[in-house]
Amino acid sequence: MVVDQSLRDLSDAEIDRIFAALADATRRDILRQSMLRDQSVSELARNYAMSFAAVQKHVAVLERALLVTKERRGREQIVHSNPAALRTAARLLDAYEALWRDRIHRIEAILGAETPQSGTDQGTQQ
Amino acid sequence: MVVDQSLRDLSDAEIDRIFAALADATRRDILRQSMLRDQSVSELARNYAMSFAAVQKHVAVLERALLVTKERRGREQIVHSNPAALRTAARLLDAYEALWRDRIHRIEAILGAETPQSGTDQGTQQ
DNA sequence: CTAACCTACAACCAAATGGTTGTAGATCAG
DNA sequence: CTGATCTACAACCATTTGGTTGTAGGTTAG
Repeated sequence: MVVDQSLRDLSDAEIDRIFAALADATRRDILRQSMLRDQSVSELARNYAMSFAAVQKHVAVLERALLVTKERRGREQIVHSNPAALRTAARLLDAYEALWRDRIHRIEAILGAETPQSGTDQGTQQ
Repeated sequence: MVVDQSLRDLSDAEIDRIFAALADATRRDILRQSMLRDQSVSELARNYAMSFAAVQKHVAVLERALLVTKERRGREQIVHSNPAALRTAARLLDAYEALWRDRIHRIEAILGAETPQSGTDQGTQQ
């Protein structure tokens, strides 16, 4: 399995940016909106009780995190979502979770090897 | 499928805390370390080129995000990872990604319905 | 052309973040 | 008991963040 292949080329700073971008409800909603349908920045901005400039900044944060891209169309800027980055983040979390599973399996393996039937194996771990 | 069942009880603020906690390389490493093996705070702190108090704060951030729990053992505080919270975050990202897939399918459905066999359907898409 | 619209960006501000040092309490070892 | 260790927490500081308003430039509509 090559699950972590796409993770290898992500620097710590890039991962920082992705999770930081996701750590805000407004930005998550903007991401959600742009997943459903490509929209201009001002179109997105109308959904929120804050200034256009504030939404513009949120989009910029998402853009630096590579979660969305912008494309000029006439006078407006269309926001496209980038599912690949999101998928990458999800896989990264899966990888962390896998560590836990490995640990459990490791412990089970030790217990299984040391005590095939009896239950006294003190002092053998670590 | 009840994939999002565990997501329903997560407030925006809680999700904020989870992603914010993950948006720091040191904290991700602490999480990783505690996934591999339960460790005391000072034991964890020895891995990083910063003060004990700084690491203590990072652990506190992870704790408020429910990504780890602490358990007193004598004079030390043992940090346990909480894979459930991590899994929840991963599923949340999957849910966002699913929006994208639904969108694609929706578009395909429209195109497919309008042109069952022929291939000339200009002007029908939004 | 003119007015309305969409965007970019700077300046500013309050609050949160990530680090430090210092102090103090609890627990363990000798 | 004494000293070393582990933790908690406060105070402080620099930087970042999330919001604002204001100004200006490019684009479309009438």
